[in-house]
Amino acid sequence: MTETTPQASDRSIDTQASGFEAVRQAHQSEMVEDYVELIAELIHQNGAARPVEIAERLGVTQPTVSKNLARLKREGFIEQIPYRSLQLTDAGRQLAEACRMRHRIVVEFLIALGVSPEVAEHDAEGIEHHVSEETLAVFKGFVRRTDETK
Amino acid sequence: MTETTPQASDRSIDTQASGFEAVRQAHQSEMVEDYVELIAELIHQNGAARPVEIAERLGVTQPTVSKNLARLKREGFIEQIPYRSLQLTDAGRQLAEACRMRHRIVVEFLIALGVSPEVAEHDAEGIEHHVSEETLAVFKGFVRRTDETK
DNA sequence: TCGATAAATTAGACAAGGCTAACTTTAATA
DNA sequence: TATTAAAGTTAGCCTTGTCTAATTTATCGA
Ligand SMILES: [Mn+2]
Ligand SMILES: [Mn+2]
Ligand SMILES: [Mn+2]
Ligand SMILES: [Mn+2]
Repeated sequence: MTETTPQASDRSIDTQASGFEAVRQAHQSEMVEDYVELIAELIHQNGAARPVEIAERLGVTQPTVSKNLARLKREGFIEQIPYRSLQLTDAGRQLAEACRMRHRIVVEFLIALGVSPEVAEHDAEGIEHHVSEETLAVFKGFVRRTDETK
Repeated sequence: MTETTPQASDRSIDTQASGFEAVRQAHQSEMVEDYVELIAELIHQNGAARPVEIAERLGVTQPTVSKNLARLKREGFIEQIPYRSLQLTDAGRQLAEACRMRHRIVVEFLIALGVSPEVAEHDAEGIEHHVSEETLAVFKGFVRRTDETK
């Protein structure tokens, strides 16, 4: 009779823990996601993505970008020839596209909801990494419905 | 004429950087916020908040909690007498209450929107830290309107 | 009241993502 | 084409949050 009494709240402890676990997971992919998304954006806007510009857009220093790009390279998302534009691999392009869509949906959702465009863009940068497939689908539906009604 | 040509996108570079900056900021307060919120919840539910239970709820080890509690103590959010329940200071209680409210609003908002309760709780754990005052107000308004219509 | 058990802490390692300072390399231009 | 400015890298430091292993300490039930 020394066992911990399993009660109604037993399951919810694991559920709660898994929520926190998911947040930690999300934070581990966040840097990679933001970088590939930004690289794709720069290539689209400028025809080239250079580390110095990534640093500027993110508000970090060049060495930070240098170090982080090493991870992207190591994980197979980019190819880099020094002093040439960064290139996304197929995997990189694929991830970037998924991130771009998710980002766009979150921003459009917030705007449809009534948040100002600047703040929507601001908040989306963090929120996007914590939105499950289910929630994203709900966001998407809301945007679609709002667009129709308009 | 060596100056960088200031164009329309000049402002938006800073804006974009400030978004990423805000995300980094949010992540710096996140641990403290989750801990005080959880401590308040445990005190409310159990009458006591013990480190071992915090570890369980967060899905981390006891030494991790021990180390993080040192920060909460250092920053004046808790008082701790070993082997007694953790106590929140006034500042701690205040922060915990703000976090609890924000958390509740985010969860209720997602549910009102059509997300399942489990997923709403899951996603809220990360989203809550990236919601500005403006967005939170919009969420709150949406929940209120939904409740009325019901 | 004492001794077993659970709780908590300490020590030490590691990975990630920031930074500054110093150096190398490329590219633009005079 | 030779200089120089800009871009990029390297080295090394810091902080945060995680872990394991080992140790200390308090509590509680026999
Ligand atoms: Mn982001
Ligand atoms: Mn993004
Ligand atoms: Mn949280
Ligand atoms: Mn986050």
